[in-house]
Amino acid sequence: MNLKQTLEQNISLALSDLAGETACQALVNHSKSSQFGDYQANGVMALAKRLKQNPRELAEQVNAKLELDEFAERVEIAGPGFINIFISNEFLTQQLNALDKSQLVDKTNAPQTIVIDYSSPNLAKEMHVGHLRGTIIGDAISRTFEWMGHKLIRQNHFGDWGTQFGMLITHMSEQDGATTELSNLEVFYRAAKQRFDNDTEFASRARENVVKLQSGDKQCVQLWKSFIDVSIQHCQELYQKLNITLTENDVVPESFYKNKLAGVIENLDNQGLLTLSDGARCVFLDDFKNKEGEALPTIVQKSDGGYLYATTDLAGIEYRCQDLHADRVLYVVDARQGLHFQQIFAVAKLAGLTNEECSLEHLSYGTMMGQDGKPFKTRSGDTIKLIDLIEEGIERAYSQIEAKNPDLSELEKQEIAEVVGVSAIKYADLAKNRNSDYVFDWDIMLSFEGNTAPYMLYAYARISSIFRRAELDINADYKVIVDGSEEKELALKLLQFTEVVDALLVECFPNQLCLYLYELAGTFMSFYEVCPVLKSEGEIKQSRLGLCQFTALTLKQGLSLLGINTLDRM
RNA sequence: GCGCCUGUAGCUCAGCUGGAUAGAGUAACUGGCUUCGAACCAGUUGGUCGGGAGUUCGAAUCUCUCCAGGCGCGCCA
Repeated sequence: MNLKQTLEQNISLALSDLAGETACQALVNHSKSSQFGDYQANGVMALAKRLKQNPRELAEQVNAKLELDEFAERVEIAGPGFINIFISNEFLTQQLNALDKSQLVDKTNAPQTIVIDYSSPNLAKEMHVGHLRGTIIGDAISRTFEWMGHKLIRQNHFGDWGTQFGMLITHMSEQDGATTELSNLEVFYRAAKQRFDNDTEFASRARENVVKLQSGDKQCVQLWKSFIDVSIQHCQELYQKLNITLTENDVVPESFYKNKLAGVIENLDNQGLLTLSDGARCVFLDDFKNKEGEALPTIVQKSDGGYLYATTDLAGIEYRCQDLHADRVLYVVDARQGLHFQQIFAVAKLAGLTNEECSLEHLSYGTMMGQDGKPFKTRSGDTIKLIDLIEEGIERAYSQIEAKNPDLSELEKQEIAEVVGVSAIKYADLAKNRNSDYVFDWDIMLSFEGNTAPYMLYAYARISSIFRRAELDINADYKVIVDGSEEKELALKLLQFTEVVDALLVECFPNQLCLYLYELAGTFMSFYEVCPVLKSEGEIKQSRLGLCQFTALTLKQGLSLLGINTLDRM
């Protein structure tokens, strides 16, 4: 249990005691200003109102009951009835010295099985900036669950099964030496699409090939597989460049569910949930309305007998809940698919495809906009390739390093540029609340000033430099003695890491972790200005080294949860 | 038409279940490197939180309404 939760529990108990009620909430939070302490409890005012008591007096009574000596230097009642808690240096000292340097947080003692669906690129299409957000947000969330001790199952829902693949197979089989063209997937896809749109005979051959593919025709399947291999390889190269944890083993494509789809329909049919509407088989739910205000169907089988996205997703829910025994299934998908997920979650629950405890969650993220504030149009050829973005980031980082630190070797400069460039791109995205739409802007995404990953990498490099210069081991034990305002602030911040990580697993907003790390780095920078480390002596020096060490470890671990590597020098 | 999201400093964004004088970065200005890395630190300037009404001891946060923008709404994924 983290400090905030401990205080919440303690004060809530005291409130309940006084009120004779069971569920009183202390509402403990970080204080906005240091004059109001480190934590404040806001729950007294609401309780006083219910009990029709003077809030100030009630707060005094609560305070008299509280036993916070272990944590607090003092507790003050302020304003209409705030309880302000000033954490003691002794407590911070004791906690930091007791902290396990390899863990830094309290891991879960109730591990859950979490299935997370993210990235989801498409077969035979090059990844573009539109894929960036889901991929890096999903990856940060995955790393965090995993590190906290949950059983995390990544599923990359590769789009590999649909009518467009008939067109690709046909185009490929009719081209001499077409395999070489696979190296440029985008060109190949567009060429096939053009023929499909303009050549009716080609289009009908393509449709025939879809049927052949889906019925397992050997030649078609073989051609299709070659697409998959090339596409996956392309994605893996990008994942590696972006430091994304997804591997080929995490690919669970749409085609994985192809033999389960008929069973899903049969199941729904047996339960009497299907209605035939204009030849299509649908589930009608009263909660959803269409343009005319009538019930909106979730179409699960087309009038020609074909299956849809919704069908695959229903099969996916059943598989993840029943076979993988997920406690939570997280879908990191664009916000525009919100209604789709509401529908299939509702159908899945109605049809009993999910077990009672399984929570289905759409972790949506905002749409990417153009510079003009309007949606970034995906007209053919108009999207920015992910690989181009990454390379531009690395180039910009390189010229920064060249300017700031020209003495480094060429190899070092290149390695540093890759970390700085990639981390700047990832951080720019992760640091925003994922719900908001965001404007695609080279300068913002590749900025190295202020609230950016390089700022934190710089803080880390400075600390490394201290230990390197003094020839001290950054992993040794240094006894911390918290004393003085800068040191206290840093110590408290360090202990709050676990609070932030705990919160991240509830609602899955990585920007909360970004904000914390940014504040930690900032707090360290202030400490660094006023508290010389190597020039101090004795136990003060040991203590400051300890604070530096914990800051470095926390930054490294926190950034690693975001999928960002640290550098010893930059 | 219905539903979802967004509107906070010139710009880019935080602001957690309602809490104390609304916070950062950036830009502008000022000061700080013979002193552990200046990709830094300290400070100044900058906001009727889209408008209005309501609930409340207390509202950027909750409710209603209006305005502006974005997205979604039957056989694509």
